[in-house]
Amino acid sequence: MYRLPVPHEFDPDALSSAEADIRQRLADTPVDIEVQRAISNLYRAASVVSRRAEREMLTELGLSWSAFTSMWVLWVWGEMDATQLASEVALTPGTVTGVRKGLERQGYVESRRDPNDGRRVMVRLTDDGHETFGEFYPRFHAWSQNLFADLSPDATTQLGDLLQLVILRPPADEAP
Amino acid sequence: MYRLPVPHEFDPDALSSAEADIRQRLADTPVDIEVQRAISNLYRAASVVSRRAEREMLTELGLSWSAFTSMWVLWVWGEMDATQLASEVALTPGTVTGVRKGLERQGYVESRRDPNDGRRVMVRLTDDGHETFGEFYPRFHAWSQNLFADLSPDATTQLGDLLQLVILRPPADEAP
DNA sequence: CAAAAGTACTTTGGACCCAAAGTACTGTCA
DNA sequence: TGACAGTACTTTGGGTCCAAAGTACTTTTG
Repeated sequence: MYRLPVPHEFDPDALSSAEADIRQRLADTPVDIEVQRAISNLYRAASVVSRRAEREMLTELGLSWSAFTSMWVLWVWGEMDATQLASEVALTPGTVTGVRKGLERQGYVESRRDPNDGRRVMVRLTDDGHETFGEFYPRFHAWSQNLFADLSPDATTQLGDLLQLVILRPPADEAP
Repeated sequence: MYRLPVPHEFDPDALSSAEADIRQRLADTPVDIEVQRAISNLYRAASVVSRRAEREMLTELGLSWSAFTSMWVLWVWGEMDATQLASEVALTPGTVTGVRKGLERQGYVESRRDPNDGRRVMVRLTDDGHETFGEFYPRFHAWSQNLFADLSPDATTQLGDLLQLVILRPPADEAP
């Protein structure tokens, strides 16, 4: 039976030789290697985080990465409407409907219409959801500390800052 | 008819007030805000890049983000086997099979068995794929320059470096 | 106040992608 | 050489997610 060495990860050597190779091949081409390396690494890093989290922690809780981050946001912030939640977890409103229903089926989340505005759906953790997340949280905390163990506190802060500049960059058609 | 203001993006104000809010609520909780902010921003930034690229450029080419990055890798590096390609674009081998077949249907990619090792499938761009990508490339280049316009060259390099530290971090069970 | 425009969410249809199992080929070792 | 382990890819089944269209409610406007 075939099994990947550890589900699917990257080969560090390939990454390094890849970079040397790109730099050499495109040395005199009008290509901004650094920007493209940042984009490439951005996508890979996000894959590492969400897939590794699912494999190593979330599958046994029965949560997808999106369901987990939704609970995380609700745990930290408390009740909010579906649109706010969608913005926080970087999902479309339609996807949030599905994630929310799943979490409601699991008993971790409950929702109600906003009495002052019948269009809005307010979402929050149930007592069970709050308790379950609180018990699980230290494990996630340790896991994320380990993931960032090669970055100093300053470097971690700076990574957050740099990513924020990308997130907040307006689309080209809105840019000045 | 309902339409999102611009398909699905983030609200900058929400992001900023979010941070202030988290910092305040968890000021005296054993939570590494910076690590968690980095993780959160990492996922959001990756979403911004891939979804915005698909909406603003790739849909009209008929390419998904994964198909596009596969062509990009093959354009820069030349022929490689399916496993290497999977590692480069952060996909599982099974997914690469599907992406490759799609690109072959579109005539952008061709593949053949390695004559020296019948298990391996070597993949490369067709002439048409090379030409099409080369014509499209300047637009992608400008697009990515704009996306990183708020980062200095040094900051961009540093972002690439910091992300690489996350990518290369071994899973917890292999860590020393 | 009724029509129209806008907002918030839900549904639908399809693309994408992973994990696991399956197939085919290669290397090892008795 | 012939099992057996290992490698490289493919298939399968199912979950996730988006875009677009649809529904329900609210605000604006004439």
